[in-house]
Amino acid sequence: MTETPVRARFAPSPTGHMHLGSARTALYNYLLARKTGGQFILRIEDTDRKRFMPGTEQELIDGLHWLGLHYDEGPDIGGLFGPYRQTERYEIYQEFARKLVNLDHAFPCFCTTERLDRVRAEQQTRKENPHYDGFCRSLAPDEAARRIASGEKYVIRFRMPKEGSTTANDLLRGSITIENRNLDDSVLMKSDGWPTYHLAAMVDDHLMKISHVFRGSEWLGTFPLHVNIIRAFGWEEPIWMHLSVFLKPTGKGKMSKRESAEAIKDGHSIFIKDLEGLGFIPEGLVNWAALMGWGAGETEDVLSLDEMIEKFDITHLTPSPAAVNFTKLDYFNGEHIRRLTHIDLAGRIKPYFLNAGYSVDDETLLKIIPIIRERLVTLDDCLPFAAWFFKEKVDVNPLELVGKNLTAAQSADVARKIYAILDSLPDLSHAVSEAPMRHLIVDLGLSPNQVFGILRVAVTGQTVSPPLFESMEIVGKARVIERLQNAIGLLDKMI
RNA sequence: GCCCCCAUCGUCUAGUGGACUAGGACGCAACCCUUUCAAGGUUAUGACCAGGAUUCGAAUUCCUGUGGGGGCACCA
Repeated sequence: MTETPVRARFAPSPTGHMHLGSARTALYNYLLARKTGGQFILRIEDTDRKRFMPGTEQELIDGLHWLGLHYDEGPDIGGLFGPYRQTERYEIYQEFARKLVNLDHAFPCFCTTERLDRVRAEQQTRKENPHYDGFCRSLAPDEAARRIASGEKYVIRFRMPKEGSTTANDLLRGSITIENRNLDDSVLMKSDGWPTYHLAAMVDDHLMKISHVFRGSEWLGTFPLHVNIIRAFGWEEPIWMHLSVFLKPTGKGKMSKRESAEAIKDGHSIFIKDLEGLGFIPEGLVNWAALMGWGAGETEDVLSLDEMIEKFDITHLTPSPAAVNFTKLDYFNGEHIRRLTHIDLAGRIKPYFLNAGYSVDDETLLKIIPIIRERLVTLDDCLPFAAWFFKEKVDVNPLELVGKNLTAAQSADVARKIYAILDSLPDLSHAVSEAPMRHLIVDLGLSPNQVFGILRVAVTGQTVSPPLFESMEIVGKARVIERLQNAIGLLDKMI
């Protein structure tokens, strides 16, 4: 590792639930910081009081920790460059806004929203691009000062150069050049005194010594503005990387709330919190998200966070939009579930049994793990496969008790023979029970499917279950015998 | 309408002018294994958006078109 340590930041605004896109941006920031031995910083961009949603900052923090993306500096843990919540940095933005005005790179604007709306509407009818018309751009400084002193409401706008062009450089996309006449005198400070993103983020990135910025491609349009602001201050620019948005699974159109509602019907979502509840584990989720937009090479696709840190390379990031593929999330989740230790997996699935109302003894839980782990795609799959282990009595559908291509009478006969054999055994460990049962199959001239099918339904109450012999060993002879008796009774009633 | 970005199998991607008969992963299909369901193994199907240009040679560079995406707020 020869790179210089990177300071990277994840700077969400607490206005909604944390989603896939934010998670990936956070992840790349984290990966880069860890890879270079630098710092990963969480900054809360909460200057928009109107869109603020209580609780979402905590959700963001919880989500980051759940994903395993622990930060070095942040609002709840502090750091050398705090505070890390923009609403706690009010004076800082005031100072830098003033500075830009003094440098004549910004100016106070007294236009009302009514006037601005009217100007925009007129421009629209004239088929012009909507933009600020420069009404207050050349106001004399002393007149501006007088109006401010008299209490008039105003905003501070950036004085965008009228001539020439601006070239900004993005690591993934190369240089992007825009004619300055297409750029606007954007508002840097709102009339309520709070800064807009344009000012706040640039100031904070500078003050917090951010060296690399990952952000969504929605910022590409204002990218030249930001570069101009930084240059107006005379600061050094960070390295910019604009990540693309996620598209619908079909690849047509971007992932939206509508699609997310569709996704949740088959057990998926783009919201991190939902995904956690749906039984996805952070290891799988992170692996999946990482590979949408990053080519990890031709080696192994299933990666742990540490392996990703090792392999991460910003020169292998892709600028093109990626369609989300939930089927692949399932795959990664299953793979990572199988990589968990038995103890770890047990701890993660236990809550699902508990929440479903079962009382769980840890000894049984641990025994179940080896026989269900390769069957789990999501953690909640443990229920259909193994909930019956914790039931006193299983519900049996008599129709399912009838063996394939057999009558109820034949099935009852088979069940009785199974019963006789199992009952005679000292215990039902896999080692002692399998051989006699195999013999029975041969003696009866039936298929394993037919015989084991009857036994499976009798013991588990379901047609799909973990392997039978292992399962019987876990539930024990007493219960198997009891359930077999019950099954024989049910079959007899059908004759 | 204007500005900007993007473009390789169905999807995520490898590819940085000759090693490309375009590689890998997911999915799909077949087979093997098998007591159900999985997992695992083997094999198969499958792509350089179109048209021009540069070059001895283009998936790779440049133009144009097309398609997709983002932006044009006192939101981030």
